[in-house]
Amino acid sequence: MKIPSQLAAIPLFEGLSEENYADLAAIVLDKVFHKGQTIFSEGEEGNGFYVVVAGRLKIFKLSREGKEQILHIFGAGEPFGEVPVFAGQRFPANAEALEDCRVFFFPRAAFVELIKRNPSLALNMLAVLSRRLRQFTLLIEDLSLKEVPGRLAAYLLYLSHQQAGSDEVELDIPKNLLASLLGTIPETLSRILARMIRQGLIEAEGPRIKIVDRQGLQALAVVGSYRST
Amino acid sequence: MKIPSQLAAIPLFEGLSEENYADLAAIVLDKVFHKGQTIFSEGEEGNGFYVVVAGRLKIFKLSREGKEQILHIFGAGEPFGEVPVFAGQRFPANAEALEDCRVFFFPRAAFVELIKRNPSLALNMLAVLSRRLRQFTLLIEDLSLKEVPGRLAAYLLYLSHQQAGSDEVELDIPKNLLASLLGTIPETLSRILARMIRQGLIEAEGPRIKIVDRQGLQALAVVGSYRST
DNA sequence: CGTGGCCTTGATAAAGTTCAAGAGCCGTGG
DNA sequence: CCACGGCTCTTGAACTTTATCAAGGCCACG
Repeated sequence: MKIPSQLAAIPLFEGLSEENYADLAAIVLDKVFHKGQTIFSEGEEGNGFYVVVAGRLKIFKLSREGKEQILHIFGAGEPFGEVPVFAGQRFPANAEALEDCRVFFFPRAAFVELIKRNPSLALNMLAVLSRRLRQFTLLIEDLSLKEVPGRLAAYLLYLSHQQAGSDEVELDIPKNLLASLLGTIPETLSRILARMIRQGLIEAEGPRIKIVDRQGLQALAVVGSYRST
Repeated sequence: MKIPSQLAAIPLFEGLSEENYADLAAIVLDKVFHKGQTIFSEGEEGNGFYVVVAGRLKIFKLSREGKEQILHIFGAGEPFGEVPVFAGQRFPANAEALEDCRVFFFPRAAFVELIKRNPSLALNMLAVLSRRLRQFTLLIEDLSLKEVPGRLAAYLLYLSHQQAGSDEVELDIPKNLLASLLGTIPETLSRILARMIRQGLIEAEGPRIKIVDRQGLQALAVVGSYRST
């Protein structure tokens, strides 16, 4: 597929002129990463940022003992790795492909030039970073102020919201990744799912989860918003 | 003091022209908050953002049961409350004056106009948000991947770094606030300080803490960086 | 002086992690 | 085509960390 038409599908580039797309197309690099491959690592110099074209990837931190905390899971259309472009030069976290991925890479200098000449691009990028700050405040709130059942309840309600409010939701990531996203470990997640089933809050078979007592989940989550933007 | 000269002292506005300062001065509102006063609350609509002129304040989240997690403590020159300007309209957290504060308030619409006409202002703001994202990744790492002694060790080393690398550091906030900043409670902080003293890592009297075994602290913190920008 | 905030310490309880074991599933290669 | 190895997921028991509840000390400020 032609690159300019793919660029137009990226929300970050909404509202740009034809000329701008041409400029972007001129600087973009098309890259492919296979499942499990590292895209970048914490501490590395970042000379540009990325946008996911296809596939999914995780942005995560690692502790010395090997425990992982996922910060984001990104899919098509979402930009990532922007922080070093505007501050500090180095990636604050790691990125790894969860599936085979295609990404666009935009080199820093050319992109900054484009921003300078293009207020609406600047505002779009400010909106992206602001949304991300908002998401992080929710994650911090989860980690510091809620217990694991509350985080899980919030996540399930969020999934339901995403999937048209249906009571039958399907986990789109394996449970060990979900554990890492919620700031816990697979054993704990497993136990808490079992408990929720015992308490009649949900039913589950494999990745399919049915919300039985929505009120009960909401009471655990305190509020239904889960990293909603 | 004249407003334009104060504007020039704000890093966010570095590199602007005289004319820009005049524009900013035309839209700015000068506000005062007394110690303990709420500046804004989570969920409120934000029609602009702020810059601290004098005094300090905290940005924080509250759990249903009243536990508090501090996200930032800001002092003179630091902008805050920008998220709603660029995304989502509503404040993601609360702000409260820790001391009597003077702040500048910049209404959203006028400020966005200014950004559109001013690429370097846009880039400065992008840098501010990017730095904040980086700080949040460190806070998330602390909360999720480190235990309280590790967070405290990192904080002490960070303080030492701030205070010219001296081995004698002085806490610039009361210990109950420090507990909330580290994602714990005063009792736990107190116990861990006592333990560190027993282990010969530090000495302490009141807010004055002497780093005795820097290596030992570094081993706990894994790395000396604490929310370093 | 006395009251309230801040800080510390102890006893207890809760939540989560670690370690260990085992079940189920799938793809690869013999 | 089947067996093996690897991976995910679950469950149990012991242990660690942290929070909670309660009490007491200290200091500053009214």
